[in-house]
Amino acid sequence: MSKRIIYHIDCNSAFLSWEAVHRLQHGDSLDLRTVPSAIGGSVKQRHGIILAKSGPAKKMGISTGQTIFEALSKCPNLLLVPPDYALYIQCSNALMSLLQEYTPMVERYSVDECFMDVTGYGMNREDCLETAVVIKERIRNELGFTVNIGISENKLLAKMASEFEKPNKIHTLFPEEIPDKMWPLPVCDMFMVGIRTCLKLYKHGIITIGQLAHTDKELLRVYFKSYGNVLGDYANGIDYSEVRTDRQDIKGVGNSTTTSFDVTDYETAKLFLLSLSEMVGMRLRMENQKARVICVFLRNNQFSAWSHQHKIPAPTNATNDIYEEACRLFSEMWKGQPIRALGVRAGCLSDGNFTQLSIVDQNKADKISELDKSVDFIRTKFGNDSVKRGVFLHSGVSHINGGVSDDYPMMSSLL
DNA sequence: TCTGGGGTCCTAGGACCC
DNA sequence: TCTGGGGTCCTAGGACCC
Repeated sequence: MSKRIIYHIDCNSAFLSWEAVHRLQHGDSLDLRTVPSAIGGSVKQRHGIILAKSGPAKKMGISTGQTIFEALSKCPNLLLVPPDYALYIQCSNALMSLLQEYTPMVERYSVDECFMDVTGYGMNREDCLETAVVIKERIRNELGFTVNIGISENKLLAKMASEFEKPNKIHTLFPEEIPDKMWPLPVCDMFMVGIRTCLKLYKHGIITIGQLAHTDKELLRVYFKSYGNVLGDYANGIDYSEVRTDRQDIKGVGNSTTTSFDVTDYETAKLFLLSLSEMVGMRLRMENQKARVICVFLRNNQFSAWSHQHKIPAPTNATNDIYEEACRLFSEMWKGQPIRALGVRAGCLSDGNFTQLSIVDQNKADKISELDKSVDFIRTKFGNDSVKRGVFLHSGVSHINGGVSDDYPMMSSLL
């Protein structure tokens, strides 16, 4: 196989940069990137974590995922801005369009990351560096934000390269550069090594990526089962995954929410389950998918989490079916603890046109399906709030819970 | 004191079937 | 009176990504 050339484009502090650009474009004189600022959810709604931070905020010890409480204790004058996901999708789309001018081989890996395969454009290594500079500068000039670009022969190395010094930098990590540039790094810097794996590796005396790369494969399999193969390969820069341009079939659709107050009664919990089922059902129908597995997730006020799932006899995308199964699963697992978060998820998806019911059930299912479709149509046309179930009136619970518009990009945990 | 929400994949144990 | 073993499905939970 001839050598490939892969770029990984990573937006620097995406949410914050995009918010900053948006504000400047709308006449704001302050550039959020120049002051200690962050994108964060509402503490009152119990969504209080940092989603993105500015450079000056980072210098003051603010990190992504931190609680807002902790962030404010480190930086009391931190300027906090709520997230605007619709804006982020627009920015992500604009980036996508710009990159697609260079090659159709662009994969949106997440809302703020893309891979590009520029193999076959007759570029040598100097050329691909020059092209990356052009792309980076165009993004800065035309879209107003900075990116890091990593360049290598596969996706893994390109992604690792883009993680090097930030922001607004281009790095290469070709295979021959691995010993110098990647092996000295701590093993937790490697893609797919999270906190659990990191601690486990430390326990076995593996501290750097280089040490991991030189650890006996058999031993890694003993420690980590099949995951050991992945770790060994990645540490040695081995990755054969393709840049995917077609959207992969979705495996499941789920929505969850942290409730703004501890839920302690069944009736309120059911309202949340219904509002989540509404969103899951709408999304399934939008994708023309039906699900055979329904899963309910709950987190109590001690932050412990559980889930129960059930395979139902016939695939469905009807809000009511999802809701009823969700309620059944919920009552099966809820022991009365105060609830902090609830989720509903639909899995084991199949084509939405498929049904397998008796004639009598079919007629009933058709009617429910027509009703769901009508509601979807009205909501698409006039907004989600145009049709509400009566049970939500004066309930204090939003009648639809959970987000994600139809084209919100999602990444997989594997390349 | 506080800790989001959207995903994917893997593993282990028990049930069940032949 | 004693009763195997392999394959697959189902479920719960945990790990990882951004």
